[in-house]
Amino acid sequence: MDKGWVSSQSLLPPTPDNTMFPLLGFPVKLSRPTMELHHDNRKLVAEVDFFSHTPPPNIVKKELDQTPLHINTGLQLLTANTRSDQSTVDDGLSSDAEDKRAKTTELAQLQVELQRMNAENKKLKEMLSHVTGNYTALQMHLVTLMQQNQQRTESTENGVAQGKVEDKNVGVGGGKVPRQFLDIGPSGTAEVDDQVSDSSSDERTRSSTPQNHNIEAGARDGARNNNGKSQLGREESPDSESQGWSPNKLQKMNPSNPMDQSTAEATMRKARVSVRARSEAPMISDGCQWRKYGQKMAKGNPCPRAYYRCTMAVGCPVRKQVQRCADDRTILVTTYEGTHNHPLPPAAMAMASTTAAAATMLLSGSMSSADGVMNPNLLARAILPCSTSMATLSASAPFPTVTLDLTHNPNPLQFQRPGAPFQVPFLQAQPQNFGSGATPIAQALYNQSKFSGLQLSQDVGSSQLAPQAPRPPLQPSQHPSLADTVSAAAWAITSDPNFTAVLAAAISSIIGGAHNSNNNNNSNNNTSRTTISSFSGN
DNA sequence: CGGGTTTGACCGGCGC
DNA sequence: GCGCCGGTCAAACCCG
Repeated sequence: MDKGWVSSQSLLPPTPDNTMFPLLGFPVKLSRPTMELHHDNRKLVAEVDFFSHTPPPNIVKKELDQTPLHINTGLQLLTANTRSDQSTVDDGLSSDAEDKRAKTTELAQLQVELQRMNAENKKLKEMLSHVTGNYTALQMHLVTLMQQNQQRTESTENGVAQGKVEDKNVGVGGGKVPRQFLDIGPSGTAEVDDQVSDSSSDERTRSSTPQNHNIEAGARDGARNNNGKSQLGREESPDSESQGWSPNKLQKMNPSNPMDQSTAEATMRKARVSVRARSEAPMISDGCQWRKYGQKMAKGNPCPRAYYRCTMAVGCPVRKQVQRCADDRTILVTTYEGTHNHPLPPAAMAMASTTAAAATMLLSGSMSSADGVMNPNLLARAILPCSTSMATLSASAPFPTVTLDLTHNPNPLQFQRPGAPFQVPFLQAQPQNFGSGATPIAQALYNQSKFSGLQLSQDVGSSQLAPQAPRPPLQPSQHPSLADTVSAAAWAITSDPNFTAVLAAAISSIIGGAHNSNNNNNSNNNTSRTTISSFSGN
């Protein structure tokens, strides 16, 4: 049995057919190098299909296209095999040593080839990571610019824009309450609370400078030392804690504060992204680490609402609420808010991208028409062009919320291959590589097909939780991994051509003032202070 | 023992 | 002013 065999399998580590490389964000099929040997009427076939993979984001495909998926080892294995075959005809004893030497040589060559491929693979991963970083940085920068632009507009038109928006809100949602985040003062007020609440509240004193938005400043838990309850803690904590997600704090905007980067952050912080997904688990997995800090019974829902905060980094202001839908308890509603102040793992990037994209779009849509960036309808369509009927806008909530409804059947156009890799739709949907920030999504799409609807709502209390479209009864087979589901949502947003178009439009409309504040467009993507992401999961 | 969870109390906003 | 409600805190508790 050993005679004439070369164990090509020993060349590779024992990996499953589809291995998820965190950095790549999509499953890579690690197949055996193609090597066909015959001996004693037995045949060993191993393929050099090392780079076979499920569809990655477009950008990845582009890179991979330069590297043939099927690598020609140039080992002329067939010839060798022929010899091997011949040896099977002969007694095999005389050529056995030669065969072994030949196979050994081939083995060495294969190993070299594999090393080369590994190097290339590594390089590709690095490139992907770089591109992802650039994407995220660009996205965050865009948000900052948009907010700055909005601030400029408001400072000149003061009140006019708000009036328009209110009218728009009334028209769309019929609510009587204007979108809160537009209530921020004409100067953009969206100053973060550590500067904002001073004038309106004596209970907090600030030690930070207006620019002191240092995300790394002080550990909130450390600052919150003690008995003095929250007041004392906040007093000494100008950091993220004070930037907390409480909408109440955000209402205390100081119009006199200059607009700066924190403006965008604060504004974004007010925008929540809610994800509805079916899950038996108590919490979805979004790539981040969370610590539960509270639980409350919310009105109108027999299921308690759990409050979590991100613990991946000290002082990370990101919070999330998890609550089961009152109407369908199999549906888990996770609402994210805040901006991570730390790098995110690949798995969390998907959610981060989702939040950033959704929040960006939501906020863009909230801008006055004068900005020409987006309107609610465009927003809705951009986020989910094929499900516009499910996109609704409400103005009855204190802060804008984007709801990603992942509980419906897959969109027939984009998710028509529930059981197969989402190669076609994925590649087609990302002509501009805007989805590179959500690389793990490929894996998500590979595994799930639940995404189908997205709701835009500002009514957290009702619209968000109440079903806005018929929901199919729970089917066990339709329970994707929530991480996947969320990733799919991220993909849905970031990969949408309309989103890219909107993004491009926004960039062009703002580019004039894009001189830039924080050049975050380096490869160190997730660390940007303007990062708006907020999802994570676990 | 350290870290996470539970849970009752506290706080501020909002509507009446 | 009062009560309701959402959000947060932090001591007590639990767990590995």
